[in-house]
Amino acid sequence: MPLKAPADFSELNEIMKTPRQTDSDASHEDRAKAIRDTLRDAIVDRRLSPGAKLSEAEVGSLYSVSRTIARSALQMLAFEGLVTSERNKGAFVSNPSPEEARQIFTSRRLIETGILQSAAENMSAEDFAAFREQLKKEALLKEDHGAKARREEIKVSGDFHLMLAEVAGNAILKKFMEELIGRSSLVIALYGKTGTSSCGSDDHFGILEALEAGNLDQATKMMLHHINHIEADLDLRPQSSLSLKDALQL
Amino acid sequence: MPLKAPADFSELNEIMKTPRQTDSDASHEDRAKAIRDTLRDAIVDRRLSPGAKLSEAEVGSLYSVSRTIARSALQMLAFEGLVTSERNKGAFVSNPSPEEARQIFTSRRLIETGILQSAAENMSAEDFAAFREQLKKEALLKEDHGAKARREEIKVSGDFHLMLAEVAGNAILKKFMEELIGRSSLVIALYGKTGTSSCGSDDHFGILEALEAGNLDQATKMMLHHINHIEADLDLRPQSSLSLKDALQL
DNA sequence: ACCAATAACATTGTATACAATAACACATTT
DNA sequence: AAATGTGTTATTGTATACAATGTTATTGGT
Repeated sequence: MPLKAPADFSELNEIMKTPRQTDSDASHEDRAKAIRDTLRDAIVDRRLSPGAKLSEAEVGSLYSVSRTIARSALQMLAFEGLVTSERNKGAFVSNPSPEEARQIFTSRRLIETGILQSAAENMSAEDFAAFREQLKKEALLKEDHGAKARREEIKVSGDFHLMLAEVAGNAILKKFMEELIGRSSLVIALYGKTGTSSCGSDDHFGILEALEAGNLDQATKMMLHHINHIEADLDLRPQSSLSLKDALQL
Repeated sequence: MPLKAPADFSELNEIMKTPRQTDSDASHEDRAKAIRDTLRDAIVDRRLSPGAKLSEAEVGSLYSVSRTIARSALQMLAFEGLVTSERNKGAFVSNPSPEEARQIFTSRRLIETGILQSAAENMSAEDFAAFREQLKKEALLKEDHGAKARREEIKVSGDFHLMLAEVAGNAILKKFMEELIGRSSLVIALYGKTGTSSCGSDDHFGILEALEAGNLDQATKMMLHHINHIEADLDLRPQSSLSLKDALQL
């Protein structure tokens, strides 16, 4: 069903079927941002597969806005690396190379180490409570084996890392992390080997525990191990079927 | 000719006086990007001071493009943090807070450490030669005490850090560094205390030397010291004259 | 003279029209 | 039949028109 049809019925139409978030009040603040957010969710959830074309007219008509707005939303996603736009050709969901995937995780190892350090200094009791709450959510999704739950799982497990960035209190690093998490999700969706969660909540739990015990070194070690684990779960060999897939992307 | 200014003579017009780069061939590739680049240079050079208004119509008329293009260029700069745009108000050259400045340097300490590590692994003989060339350029600018040279100096000393990012071979970290360098230049222009160069090429030379000697630890130590030195040269106390300046920004 | 309400203006937000480019199909030629 | 050229169509690039919003000036009242 989510398979993209050949001629006229684009994969993009599928996302209309998903419930749209608060459309009434928040949207008028910046409609392009709202559209960007929905599209990003769709990309990260793999409802839009890499290589899928995002035509300005189609995006616009799906959200009942002009091409101007759609174009703006696509431009934002291009800045984040989730969308690749080619002049006079259009915008496509990015199809990151294995090399790019490795760079993403290298960057994460570096930045998340720093974030962890700052976060450790700032974590309050309420923060720890919020994290425990979050881990519960992860655990629930892990038990559910539905396809929808799996997609949610990727996003929610990213939230753990984003929460750390939030607590760290550095807006710039947080912004970097948001980009990295988005791209990671795309890469995981692309190259993920196992069906099992690539971002074990066990790892998250261990990191949290180490933080709570005040053992930053241990937390850092576990974080690095965790990221390595995610990366190791990818199949980054020179893809074969992908080039084929790319050929019929349009 | 492209001047449309009737009443007030905005600061923005000044940038027309600076020679525009290759307009004939590269520009048609993406005009918005070309405009973004010139504006970024102007901001980083402090030819456009923080708080200055960048009206879409004015930018457009200065470059003889429609507001559509001007708007796109401004949006890009907003993503980089050099411009702050407020809905229904317009775009302004960012006026980063002292707290934001600290976060920028914290981020740099983290990311440049990682970049240095990767760069050390990749540095070739040609790379070292290129760096030495670059340091010569820095030294020349240091001797020249003109106002123009000082502005160039900020940009060129940033190039050293960007070259390291380039050699490191991680496109994502490089992109992050580009943003950080741009924001640093803005912050330095804003809060710089001394008239003397805030980014001593002596520091750069030391780092290069340590790299050439294969002493990564030493290079890292010097890099951190270097960044600390830049930050220490700022006056990040709660600004007083700035709020006044902000008041008459428009 | 001061304040409030309102009108005039300027600027941004959005939609749409037109131009430029690329993709495709078909026809013509060899 | 293959290849190349041409015309058609679809999509993006850009400019502009109009709507919505914010700002400022003016006018009326106290």
